[in-house]
Amino acid sequence: MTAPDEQLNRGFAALADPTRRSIVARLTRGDATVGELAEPHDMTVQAISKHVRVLEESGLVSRRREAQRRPCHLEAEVLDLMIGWIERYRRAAEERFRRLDAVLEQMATTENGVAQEQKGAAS
Amino acid sequence: MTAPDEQLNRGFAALADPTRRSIVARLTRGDATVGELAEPHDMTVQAISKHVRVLEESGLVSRRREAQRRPCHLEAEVLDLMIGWIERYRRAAEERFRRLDAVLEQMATTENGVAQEQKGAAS
DNA sequence: ACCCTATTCAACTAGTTGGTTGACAAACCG
DNA sequence: CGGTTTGTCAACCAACTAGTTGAATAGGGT
Repeated sequence: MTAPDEQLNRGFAALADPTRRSIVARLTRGDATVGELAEPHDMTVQAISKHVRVLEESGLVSRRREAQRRPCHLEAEVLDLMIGWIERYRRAAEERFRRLDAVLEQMATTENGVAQEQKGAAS
Repeated sequence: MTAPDEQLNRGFAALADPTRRSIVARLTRGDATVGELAEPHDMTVQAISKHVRVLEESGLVSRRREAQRRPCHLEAEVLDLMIGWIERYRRAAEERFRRLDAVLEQMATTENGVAQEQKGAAS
């Protein structure tokens, strides 16, 4: 079991490449072999094989054996982890704005506002 | 205005680095200068300045001038774009499973199932 | 004017990435 | 057995990354 921080490193890095994003998109329509994944990409099969490996190491795809084929399957788990991370901080930012708006509004009505920052920690 | 595909490239690449994720996390607690962002990281200010630049070029943070300081501000927009992308395909995968489950169930009850794949395109 | 603080620029380094070509391995098909 | 399909391994290359040190710029305080 890889540490979640490392999973985020690999997951985000994996999706930073448009070829790999397109592979993920393709896999939502069903499992596929390396050859099938390579077809629409003007690129050697070896290059696609490497991309698939990156996706596999990130946990975004898994593979089974099937004769000489090795079909790829999309795993939702790491996607969920990534959504979780982003949403946590996006939401926190929105929440902060909500509070800030409230403060500003109060300042406007009371005419003596001094805003303060709070301290904390997060990974 | 950068193309959304390029924004995804930069956005995901930006969040693939744990230092930058921690900077984003810090910024949800309020705007901060490069110096403030550098404090908790055992790393030179110059290195943090570079990370901030990457975040800025991805659109994840914006900056204003304030005397000789250049405070960083977290922007939610690209985060929303990234969530949108991930969720689209994660959801598609789940949907596919739901359909597959239905097919398998029908196969189990009718004892003569032959599953078929559908074709389509996505970026 | 002078210094201090905050930030960036420039040059360098070690390691990683994304692609190539060519050779190899594994499993099926006759 | 020999050939074909499917995929990987190895070596190489150009470009990029994440960090360093050292020098330069920009704005404010006194």
